[in-house]
Amino acid sequence: MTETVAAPPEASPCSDESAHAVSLAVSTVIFALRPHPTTGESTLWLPLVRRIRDPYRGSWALPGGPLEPHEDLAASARHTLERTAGLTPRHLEQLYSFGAVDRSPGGRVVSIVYWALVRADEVASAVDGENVQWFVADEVPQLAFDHNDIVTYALARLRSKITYSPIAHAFCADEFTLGDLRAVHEGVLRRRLDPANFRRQILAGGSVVPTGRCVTGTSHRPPALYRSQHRAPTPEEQP
Amino acid sequence: MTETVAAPPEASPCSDESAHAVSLAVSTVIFALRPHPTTGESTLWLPLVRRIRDPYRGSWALPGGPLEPHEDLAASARHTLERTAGLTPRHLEQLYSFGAVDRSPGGRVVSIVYWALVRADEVASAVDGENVQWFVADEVPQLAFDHNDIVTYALARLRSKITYSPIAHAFCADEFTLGDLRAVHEGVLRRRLDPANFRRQILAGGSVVPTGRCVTGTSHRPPALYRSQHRAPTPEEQP
DNA sequence: GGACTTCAAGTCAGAGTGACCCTTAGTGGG
DNA sequence: CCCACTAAGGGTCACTCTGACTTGAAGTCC
Repeated sequence: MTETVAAPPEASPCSDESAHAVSLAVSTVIFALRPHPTTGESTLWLPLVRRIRDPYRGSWALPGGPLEPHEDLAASARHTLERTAGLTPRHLEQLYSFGAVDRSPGGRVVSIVYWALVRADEVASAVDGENVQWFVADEVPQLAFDHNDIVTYALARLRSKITYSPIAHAFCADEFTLGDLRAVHEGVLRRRLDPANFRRQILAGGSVVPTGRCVTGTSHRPPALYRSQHRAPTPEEQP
Repeated sequence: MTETVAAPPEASPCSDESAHAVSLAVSTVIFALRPHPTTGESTLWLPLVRRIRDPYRGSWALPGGPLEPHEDLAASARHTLERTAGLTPRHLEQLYSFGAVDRSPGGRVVSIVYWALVRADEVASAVDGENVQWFVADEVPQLAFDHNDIVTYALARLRSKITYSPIAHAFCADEFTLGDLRAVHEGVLRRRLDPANFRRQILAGGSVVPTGRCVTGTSHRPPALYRSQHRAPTPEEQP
């Protein structure tokens, strides 16, 4: 059962014994863009679930669950997303695995964490109830386990990756203007971007293709519509 | 035991049941620099262990073992390194977690994989025996499980990260010349680098500090010695 | 002493970026 | 109907970074 066994002495204990002690969970940090409740500016939100059992009963925590034997890691994250937000992710990526011995009082738990991007308008409001609630990503309360660290790490990864990878498209509709895309970047990075420079960079990157159509009735000059260019990501962009 | 439980119905099965089915292993891709057997140029090597049981009995595989309940993930990787190469890593970092359902015939195994950098001259030759053998990283044979994919991924990560992070220092002694450091980069990237440009970039990066001393008896102009500058890594450099 | 090697420092053209300006094309108000 | 306003779209300019290249410095070896 042990997958890889080094030659030396104690290298091959019966892994069935230890399997009892370490359990495996898959959690997911789900990001969506919505207006900030006070400033109104587009900001990152994420859903949290209230724990209904010890430890940390009553605390908010990242959605997730134990890994089922029949499902892949990403599939598990996808199922969590389905339960929590009622939709399928536009972007799903493994973040990191957290396995400190003392991270879960009462039992050894290793969490493989994914992060996902979803479109806010697709979120089924039905799931937003007593035990599932959306929070501004930078203003989450005290969470169970080491989940605050995980959220911080996921935020850093997202903000880093959006600068060199076209993941922002995941927040946009099929067709979008460069203004839409820039609003996504600004919401994620919490910083205004120069429209002209942003345009230049995006067009040079080749991740978008013009559809030839424009948006009409915009109270100003009609912006051109673009579509995401589905190209194979370069190895450097992986992470 | 389930760490995070979403509200809905089937979200909380007894995790003790599933704990039997999924076992957790930690494997490590260990890199060292040594001369290539034919070309003589400095190249990446890694140790593999021969499997002594099914599945894949007799095949070469990444060193690793089951996660012990009392040890952290990185500690487990460190122990593997100790067993396999007989030393402590200069650099150790989590690579990725692999958990496809069918990746291990005969039982569901999730592998959390780390990668490490060690100095070749520190490797105890004692461990290089019947069941542990070093291979040129780009010329590994057919491996057990999905370990070829893992090696490829680890190589890509190392080659990508060395360009923006001072991890190359891990391959160097406490004091080193810029020529030494450049040789490390060239060995990893399998490409000649312009000495002058390399010098300029490294010095601009601020990751090294001059010791004031020089190497003597070098058959040419004596190069200055530098020391690694231990600075806190920026968040961008983390993943 | 001259050939040879690497270290060290500088030059130069091209690409990319941030800051800024200006024109364009629409809406809406007086 | 004209003008203010807004955002799109296009361009300039200075600065930085990079790759390619040149030159001088400081040793050893023959």
